Amino acid sequence: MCGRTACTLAPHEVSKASRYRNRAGQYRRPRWREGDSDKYRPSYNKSPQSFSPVLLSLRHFNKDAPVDECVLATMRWGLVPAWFRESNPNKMQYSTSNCRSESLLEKKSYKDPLLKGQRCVVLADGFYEWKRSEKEKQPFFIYFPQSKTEGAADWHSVDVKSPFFEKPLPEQLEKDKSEWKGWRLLTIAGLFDGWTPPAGGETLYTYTIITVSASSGLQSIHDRMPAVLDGEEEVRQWLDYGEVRSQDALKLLQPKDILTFHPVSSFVNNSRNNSAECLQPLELGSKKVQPSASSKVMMSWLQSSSPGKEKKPGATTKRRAPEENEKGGNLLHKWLTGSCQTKKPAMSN
DNA sequence: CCAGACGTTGTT
DNA sequence: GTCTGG
DNA sequence: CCAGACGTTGTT
DNA sequence: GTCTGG
Repeated sequence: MCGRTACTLAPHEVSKASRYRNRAGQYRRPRWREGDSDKYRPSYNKSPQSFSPVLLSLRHFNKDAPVDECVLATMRWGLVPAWFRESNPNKMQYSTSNCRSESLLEKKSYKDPLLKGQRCVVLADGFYEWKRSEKEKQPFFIYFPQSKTEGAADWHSVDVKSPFFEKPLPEQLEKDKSEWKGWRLLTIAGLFDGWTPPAGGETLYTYTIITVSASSGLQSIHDRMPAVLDGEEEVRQWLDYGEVRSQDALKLLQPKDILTFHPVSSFVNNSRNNSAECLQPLELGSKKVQPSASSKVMMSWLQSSSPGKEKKPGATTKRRAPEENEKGGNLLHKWLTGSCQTKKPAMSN
């Protein structure tokens, strides 16, 4: 299953990390839907009902836009169907944070969004999964294997006229020409819907994460996993509802053995906890769990960058939860490069 | 026809 | 046990 | 997903 | 809104 994620990049970094290709194969950097970059708050611990970045066809918001151009929006986790009649969306009593790929067409809440092409890609650093045993629940952080080298980029910035989309700043345009060298975001297949309160008001956009059987590599942790889209072409096909019909899009939802993982502290269990400790590889000195290959890779990220001089501790001692503070800065990357404290500061005051 | 559901997981 | 909130 | 509540009255 | 069950 998939009931917790991490998404720590700043909004502008999410944009850079979400480069996609259109039908012609041109690289594009998606812009944020107006106002949405402020609704998203980076967090090491995102639970259902929180807001996360999703990529979707620009056409959903702009009828004049090409269907193969994309935009970033901030949506709430847990699909609220358009027909929901209560005045408060929180009264939705059904569990719609996940949606089984096998029964998608049989479910009233999901069939309509699917047939309307309301497919989106949920973005995250990775997700958490709890392995249950008789005595305990051991959480793991699961993500794309990370590499440091990529090919050169061929940039064409999106230029679709719409009141929804602001023009990028000149300095930003310049930066956008460089390729994203940071964390490779996990691309998860989702469906979304828009819900408007019966009394009227702003439309609330919500999404569900589609699940499939766990791949062989993840079976030891859990029997279900989110449907992961592997690479630009799969992302394009999932989002291009003009070219790829629902039936064909469903074929993309397969277990794929392409993820890596490591155990993390049960610190992540409480969704109020929000710091790098949530995804830090757990030190398991016991014979019980050996450091996995992926854990070692992450550790090597940690060590490959020299710790350098420590900043004055006093400057960061009262660091607040990332979700509440900075909008800028690649939090995950900062942690990986050691500019954040690897251990969470004492919770108390 | 109308009434009522509309969802997943894990556990037993 | 089950539901709500995070 | 997990954690934590699960309730009312009257009084300050 | 749409589908299922009665």
